[in-house]
Amino acid sequence: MKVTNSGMALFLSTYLNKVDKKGRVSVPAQFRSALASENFQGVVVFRSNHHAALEGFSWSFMEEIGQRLDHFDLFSDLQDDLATAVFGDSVQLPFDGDGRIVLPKELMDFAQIEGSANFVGLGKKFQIWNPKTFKKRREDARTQVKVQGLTIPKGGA
Amino acid sequence: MKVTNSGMALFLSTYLNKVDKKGRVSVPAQFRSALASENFQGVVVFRSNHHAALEGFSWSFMEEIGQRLDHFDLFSDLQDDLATAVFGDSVQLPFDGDGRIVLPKELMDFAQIEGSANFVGLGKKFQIWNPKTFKKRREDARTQVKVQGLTIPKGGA
DNA sequence: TGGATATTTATGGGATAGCATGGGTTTTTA
DNA sequence: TAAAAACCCATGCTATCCCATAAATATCCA
Repeated sequence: MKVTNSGMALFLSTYLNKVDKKGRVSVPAQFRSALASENFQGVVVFRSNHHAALEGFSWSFMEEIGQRLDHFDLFSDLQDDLATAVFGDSVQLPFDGDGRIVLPKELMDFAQIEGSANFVGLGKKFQIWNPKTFKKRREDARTQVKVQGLTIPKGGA
Repeated sequence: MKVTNSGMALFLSTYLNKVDKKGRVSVPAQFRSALASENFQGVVVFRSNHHAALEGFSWSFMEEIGQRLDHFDLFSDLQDDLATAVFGDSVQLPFDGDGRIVLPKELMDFAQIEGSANFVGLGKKFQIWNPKTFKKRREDARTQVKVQGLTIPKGGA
């Protein structure tokens, strides 16, 4: 049955794909179809500030972040730091004909990715992990949510 | 008679359906017709935090959760934990032409589902259980309600 | 009203198309 | 001109589609 999503891209689920010796990885088909309506057919990737992992965005969400940053003083240290960490460090990775991207070597080293990688949907963004590292990370997140009783705030309405 | 519902999906009753060796299960027709007005014809499923069972939602409810998460700082630990545990752990399961979904193996293992499964309507969401496990769960829930009902003090306030 | 006929569901199996993956070939660029 | 990047094709696997059957439900008409 046909799947057509309206609204902005929403990344869901966790996928495990192989990384070949050229550094190529298939972006999960579900992620790609979430990006179908984008102008730029590909993703934007940069280093996570919190984990040994990579952050992935759509181009248009990147633009949205830019607008959020505009709310800071243009020449403030904070704006500068954020912009440097996010924009200065990010790469634009187009899909090849088969829906793959090529991960730059520096980024693979940073995230300790070698033969395979986990694509983790986090709503508007996603992350790319070394599978072994992510296993721990996932357990942490689950216990955090469970133990701390974190809940999603009730909506208005 | 065919029943068409306006407004949000409401899931009621308990159904017992078979799971074939491909992992396919029919979603109860009543549940499907509650989802008739959805853009995405299918459900979103993830692991329950409290039971050995699966939680099911409509896609639009998932989008609602996404919007609530937007209220957090994009790179905060809280946002990260919640998104990892909620979005990273969920799967989008479209109906096939006959109203079935395919349960991923990991989720079946988690909920110990094998040859058949209970679909339990809980209002805005539903759950999928191993029938044997659910039998106990239902008895527990009933006695809880009964005991608590007996011990809740009269009046007050 | 009751019984016969049509629809909707649930379920199983086989056919098919899409996806992930690997290798090779051309094109770019350093 | 060598190395790397983009492009193209081949393959196996699995998810998706399509059809067949049976049971349950609804509909129709005498």
